[in-house]
Amino acid sequence: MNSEFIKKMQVTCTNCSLDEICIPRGLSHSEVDTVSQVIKRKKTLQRGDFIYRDGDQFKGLLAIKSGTAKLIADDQDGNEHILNILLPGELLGFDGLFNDQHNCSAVALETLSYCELPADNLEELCQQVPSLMRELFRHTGSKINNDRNMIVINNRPAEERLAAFLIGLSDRFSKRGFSSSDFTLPLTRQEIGNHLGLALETISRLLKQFQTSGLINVNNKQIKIRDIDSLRNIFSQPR
Amino acid sequence: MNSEFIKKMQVTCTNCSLDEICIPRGLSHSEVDTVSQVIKRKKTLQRGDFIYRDGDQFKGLLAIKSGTAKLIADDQDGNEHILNILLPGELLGFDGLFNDQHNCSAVALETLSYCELPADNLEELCQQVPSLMRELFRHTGSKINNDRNMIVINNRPAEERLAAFLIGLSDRFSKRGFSSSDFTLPLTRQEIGNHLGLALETISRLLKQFQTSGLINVNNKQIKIRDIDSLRNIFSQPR
DNA sequence: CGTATTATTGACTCCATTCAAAGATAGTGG
DNA sequence: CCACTATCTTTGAATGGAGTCAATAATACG
Repeated sequence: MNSEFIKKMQVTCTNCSLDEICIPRGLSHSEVDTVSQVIKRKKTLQRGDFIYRDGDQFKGLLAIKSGTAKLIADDQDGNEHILNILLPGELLGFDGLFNDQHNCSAVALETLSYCELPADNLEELCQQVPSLMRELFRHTGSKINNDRNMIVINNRPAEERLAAFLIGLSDRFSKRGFSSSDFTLPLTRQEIGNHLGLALETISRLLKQFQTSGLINVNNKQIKIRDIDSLRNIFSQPR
Repeated sequence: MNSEFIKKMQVTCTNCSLDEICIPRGLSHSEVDTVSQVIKRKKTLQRGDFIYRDGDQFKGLLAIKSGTAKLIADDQDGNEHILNILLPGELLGFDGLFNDQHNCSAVALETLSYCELPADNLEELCQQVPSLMRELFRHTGSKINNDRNMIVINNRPAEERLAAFLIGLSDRFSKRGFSSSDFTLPLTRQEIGNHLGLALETISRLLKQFQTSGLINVNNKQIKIRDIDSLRNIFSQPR
């Protein structure tokens, strides 16, 4: 994206509605301005479009403005594994930090717009805006903690995994100002199963079971959480 | 590389035998000197000692000089899950980057010595030594990639998990200058099982099976890899 | 040397997968 | 707008991989 496009859009970090949850959180007004000048607004993508592909050169860290995405790792035999899903306001691209080459792929799950904090400016920018460095470390730390939480969750029984997944979505939607009780699953049963290491039939059966127990209402991809405390209890009970 | 510096009495990053694999990799001589001045050499710990505990204040990033350690997450019901093991020359502590508070515990698996890059100097130090920032981002990126690899591996059959674990150890030992074919498992069967999400009996049975197939020799914790290619093939075969 | 921890091995059980088939939903073009 | 098709979801029945239980053996340790 070129600079005239940026001027045309008139969207900057300063007036972006995500400014509280994206990178600039924790930065002063003038610091946000500085960062905003190098942030690139990228074009909108459609469902199924790749944001980046495994092996692509790392060009920068990305922030989702609207829409959702999935991170997928391609394993040896060509199957793909959904590592994570990304909601509006969340950051991605950290898998490129190690060797300037992406280590997994990112795919839009629906119409999606995003911003980029270019990698080539990163060092100088952090020199100019020291607290940006701190924020970036915070975000990398957060990603590490999330991934490790996923490792722990993935070794628990199917029921707990799905409950944790739903609770996680609820919390994250809530943090972004969406309803914590009513939301649309951005993934198919197949994809949820893939993400949680379960068969799609298991997801279907468990959603039904959760509904029967009065924990949630399910209508295809539409979820209504009816008893969030009991749902939370599912994975905080001793086995 | 730095052989002319190995005359100093004190152990510094400049003459540390780990200088190729620890933080200073990628820094110039003078930069390593600068970093070396703030690095703290910590006292030696014994098996079972905590390096840090879940919830502890984050004091800095740590590099293991000798010995091995495990990272453990305490889940809701008091069970612990071994997230990773750390070999000499490897870094830990990144789980404290998010909110200046450790998100898991680190425990010595044997007599262990380590260094600390203090957190309170980090911002200024990165201002003075810009390439340190790049190196730190590289390391955080590496941790993220490793954890995600773990997520993918953990959803595969038991045989593949254990093969991947052994190959991973072999590669990492090799990178540190140890034998890639002969090494001692730093974990009990119980701990390996915990780490891989398998029962300890399954580990025992699979090690036996690998030995019977001529892939490895097992003598309690002593492992000899006899056919590393076939071992690698176990998890690069289509299912 | 005796005790505690760790490892092996077998038999049985169970959670989740796989296979299979029918039903629902969304998207497309005539 | 409806019919047609592809995709997604539900549900049941059978299978199997890994867990659990249990008992013995080996190793480490004070």
